[in-house]
Amino acid sequence: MRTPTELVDLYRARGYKVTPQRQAVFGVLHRNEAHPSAEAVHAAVTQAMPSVSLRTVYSVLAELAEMGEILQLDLGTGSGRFDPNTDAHHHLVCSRCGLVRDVHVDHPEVRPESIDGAGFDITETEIVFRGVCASCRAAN
Amino acid sequence: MRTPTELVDLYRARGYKVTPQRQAVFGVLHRNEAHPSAEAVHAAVTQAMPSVSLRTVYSVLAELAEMGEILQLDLGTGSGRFDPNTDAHHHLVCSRCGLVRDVHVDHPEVRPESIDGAGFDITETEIVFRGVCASCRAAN
DNA sequence: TGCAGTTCAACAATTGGTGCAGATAGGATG
DNA sequence: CATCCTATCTGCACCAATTGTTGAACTGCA
Repeated sequence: MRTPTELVDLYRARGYKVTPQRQAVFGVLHRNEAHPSAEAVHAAVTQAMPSVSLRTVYSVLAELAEMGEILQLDLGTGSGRFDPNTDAHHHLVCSRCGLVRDVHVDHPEVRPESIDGAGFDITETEIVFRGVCASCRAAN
Repeated sequence: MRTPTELVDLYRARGYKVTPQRQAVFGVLHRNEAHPSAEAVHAAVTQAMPSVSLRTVYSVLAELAEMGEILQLDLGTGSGRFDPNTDAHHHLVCSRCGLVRDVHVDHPEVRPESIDGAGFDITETEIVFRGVCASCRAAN
């Protein structure tokens, strides 16, 4: 994801209005490695601007995802997660608390064995490592 | 997943009753490679036994998953998918129609690059290939 | 045969997310 | 700087998938 400043320019260039709500979401996502859910983004946004509705947060996240500035992930944690890191990478997911961490993989060029993929046109490859994070293990 | 016959024995051994509803679900899942949702299983079950409730199908699927006979997958298709193939394998998902196919991978031993996994205790590795299936591509 | 485990039906509740209508406020224009 | 149009925001109703409940009707199986 670009910096909030760049996003402001991008929005103006697209004819989108630069509202304080949008900027607040930009700020929360900037350099955010927590892979927050919409609820989590909303919680963070309302710290500084209590009036922002969850509905608006969903809207801004959807527009950023559509613009390719963030990724929307479904990691089986029950809710969508948003990732401002759009570079090729994979994820480590704690099956207990839902913590998500970016990881890189040794052989990124994983491919289905038999390309008898029956005409499947593969556009993305997602690898999810599941396990229990250090703090959950310690907490047990 | 074991065969319906073996499941019958297993159920009895566990003290669970072997009801026609349970057997109907066994039958639908046996050698089923469609990765059906609960709704889909229910639709198939009610073909032969119209009175079976969706609630009961959810219950039987949950007990089979708990017993390790089937896997419950969350592939981002909006609903849980059930897979009677419990061997190590991965999935190909059509992002248009939700079709799921099992696939095997060349280098199954994918590992996070830096084991700085920060104490993460990895128990599973899932790879999901997303794309568009042949029929969806043809249908466009 | 009888009891305990199952199922059904008809809900209500939950969770994550979306649709909608009216109120609000960017920001281009004069 | 004031005005106005329309994009945006908000709050609320609603949806879809799934689970919980309750009570009555069944029905495996010991």
